[in-house]
Amino acid sequence: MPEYRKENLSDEAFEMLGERFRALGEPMRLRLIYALMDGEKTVSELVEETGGLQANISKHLKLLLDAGVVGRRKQGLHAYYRISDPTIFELCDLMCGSIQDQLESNLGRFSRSS
Amino acid sequence: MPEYRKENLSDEAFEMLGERFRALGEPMRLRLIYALMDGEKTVSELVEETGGLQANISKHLKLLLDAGVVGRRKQGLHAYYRISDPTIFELCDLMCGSIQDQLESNLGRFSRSS
DNA sequence: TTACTACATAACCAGATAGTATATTAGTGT
DNA sequence: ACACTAATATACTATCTGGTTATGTAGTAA
Repeated sequence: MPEYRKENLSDEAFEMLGERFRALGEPMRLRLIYALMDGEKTVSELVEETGGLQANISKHLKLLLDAGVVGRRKQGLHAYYRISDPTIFELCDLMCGSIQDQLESNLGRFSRSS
Repeated sequence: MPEYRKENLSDEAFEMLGERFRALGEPMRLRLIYALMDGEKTVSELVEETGGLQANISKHLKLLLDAGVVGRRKQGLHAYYRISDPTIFELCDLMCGSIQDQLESNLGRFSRSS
């Protein structure tokens, strides 16, 4: 007997969940999210902070934008990106914890502490 | 001023996090996880429940196994798979909630209720 | 042994995706 | 207006990945 209950999930729900998780399934995108934990930043700032190429960073940011993970505003020449879904922090922290528990190695954490 | 603190994360940590999230970034794999919420099941049972082809299911199960999401035991002709990392439930539930909040549409949930 | 069942692996193809090169857009100065 | 530069986005390409078919392997039973 299961110790939890399941509700039915639609095909669409599985697709959407998959898209969201897939958006987080890339080291460079995780770096971007990590960099954005300080708050809103421009593409150039993110390029510098992550060490990636500008075109690549822009592409990953677009994917994150489409997935609803980040938001964007434009002002003059700059595009400012920010994390639009705070759940991301909890997701990353949970996942870090899970990995740590399994490996007992010190990875550090994506975490809010305030 | 940020409202959270960051610790440094290594390249390896970003890679591992990415691999874990990527494992969840596929609708069929989410279906398998969902099916395994009832408890341990054989490949055949999972094939029937998800409606996928056996070879494809086996492939996804191997990926989930390698990613540390599920466990496996063999008995006679059957291979029994189970969720080995309970954090998965929380991750999926958080993600479902996040999607619901953003879309205000009814997706149902991956959730533990007991 | 032979036959059958359950599962895994290999080979292939089509579509997706990460990274790089190129283009576009917006501002500045003349 | 025009050229020039800075900031960002899009197009191209090689690789990766999911799905499928075919084949292999191991346990079971006659």
